[in-house]
Amino acid sequence: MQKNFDCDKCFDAPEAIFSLLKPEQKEFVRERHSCVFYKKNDVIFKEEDEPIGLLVLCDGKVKVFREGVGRREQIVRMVKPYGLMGFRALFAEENHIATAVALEDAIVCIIDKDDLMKLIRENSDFAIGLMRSLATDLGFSNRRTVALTQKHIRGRLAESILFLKDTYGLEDDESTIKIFLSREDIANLSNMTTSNAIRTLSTFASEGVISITGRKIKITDMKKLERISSLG
Amino acid sequence: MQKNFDCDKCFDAPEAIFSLLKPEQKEFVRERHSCVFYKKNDVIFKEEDEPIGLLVLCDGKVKVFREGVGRREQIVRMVKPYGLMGFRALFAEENHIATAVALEDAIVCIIDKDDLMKLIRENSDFAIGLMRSLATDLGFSNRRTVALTQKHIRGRLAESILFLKDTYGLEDDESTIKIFLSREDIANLSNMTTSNAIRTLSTFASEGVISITGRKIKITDMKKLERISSLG
DNA sequence: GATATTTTATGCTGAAAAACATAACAAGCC
DNA sequence: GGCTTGTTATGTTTTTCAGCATAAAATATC
Repeated sequence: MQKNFDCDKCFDAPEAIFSLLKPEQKEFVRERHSCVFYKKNDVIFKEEDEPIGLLVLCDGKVKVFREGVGRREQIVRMVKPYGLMGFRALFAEENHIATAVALEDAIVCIIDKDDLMKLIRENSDFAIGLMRSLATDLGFSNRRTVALTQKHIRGRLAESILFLKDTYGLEDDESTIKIFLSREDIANLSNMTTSNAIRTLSTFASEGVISITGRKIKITDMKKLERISSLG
Repeated sequence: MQKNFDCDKCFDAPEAIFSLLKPEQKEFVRERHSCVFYKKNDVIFKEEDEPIGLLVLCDGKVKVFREGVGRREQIVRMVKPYGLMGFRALFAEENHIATAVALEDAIVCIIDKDDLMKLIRENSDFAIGLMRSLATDLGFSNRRTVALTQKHIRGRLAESILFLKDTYGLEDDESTIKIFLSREDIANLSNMTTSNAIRTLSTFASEGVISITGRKIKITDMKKLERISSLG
């Protein structure tokens, strides 16, 4: 865990939450923030930890999961660059209820709790931006609850593949998903056992819906994949 | 749907969100709000509706559910007096993704979208209060996702019973849950079929964990119920 | 580059829960 | 009261999926 990496992108990118800050607030954040580098597989925060502030993912990919029955993990969120982490617990005034792990090397920009509250109090647009983020996540979580409980294995897996595509996008070939997950992570995202993730992925491949090369997933029949997902 | 009922409680109760408003803001809300009465089984808002503002439940009980595969409904939230509804979609800038139905006669206090935004911009404590509500709901939803997907039927039903107890409380006898749901609603809350809800409830009764009289559920062995819930 | 470890692949078995069927019972309505 | 409609109850069948076992392949470690 090294300090003071470059996270200029987080201040400049229009999708980033800091774009809502006033110039003098940006300066304040530049001075006060810290920037932390995490290696692949590093834990960023874990269940029961006390929230320290707002974390902005500058670079990399992160999974956020919760451990359930028999320590089995269920991924509740996937974070992409400029995504926010760790502040839900802060506002709910409780400790973290999930664990965040870097899926590849990541740079995270951290704003301390008190500084964050100061920014919110000074700038209602910034506050509304954070509310928007919470509201979007809540919508996602509610949709997910229903999909994971009601859809059958094939539907759940198809939905997860589409979700990964929507979140991380596609390579230049316009079909390869820009994230490489282990079969176990795919299973933990889709609420199934690893065996079933492997089995169902190869069924999809044999049906010509996707093609697999190692951890690389290529969507070869989007229409069919969407049909499988929506039919459940 | 009649207008102008009494919803003074929403302004006076310390648990209500309006307690965070400044005196002149309270006056503003008193003037501008509308108060609507819903009969049992009335739809308050439904999936795909455009959000109109912030809804505060002054009196009654409400279920919020989402329709999934084959129109099967999954209850994502239960609202009790002073609970908030309908503003998640507003902040996420999308239409409602769930339907709210009154489980018994209800009084709802409505603040228009623009008025709400004005209050938020003027008062950061109020904004933070709303953030807290979103953050708490998101935590609940994430916990729920994992519980509903990983626990077995008995665990899910036990958890739902405990959840209903925590949300609506107990009668004076300190064991009867203060809400009466149909078996179908209990099933939709616990992610199971109505048959299984009925079957498992009577198993619990025969095991002495609960006792049932019609729709009235009495918890007779709290420890055991908690054990069933946590073991999954 | 040889060995250990993890990940992926696939078959088989049994448990869990959904689906279906039927009936008793209660409630609202003419 | 008698009728319809909705809810609750319980038994039977079928489907889905988890659990387990084993092996091959890929990756990491020394």
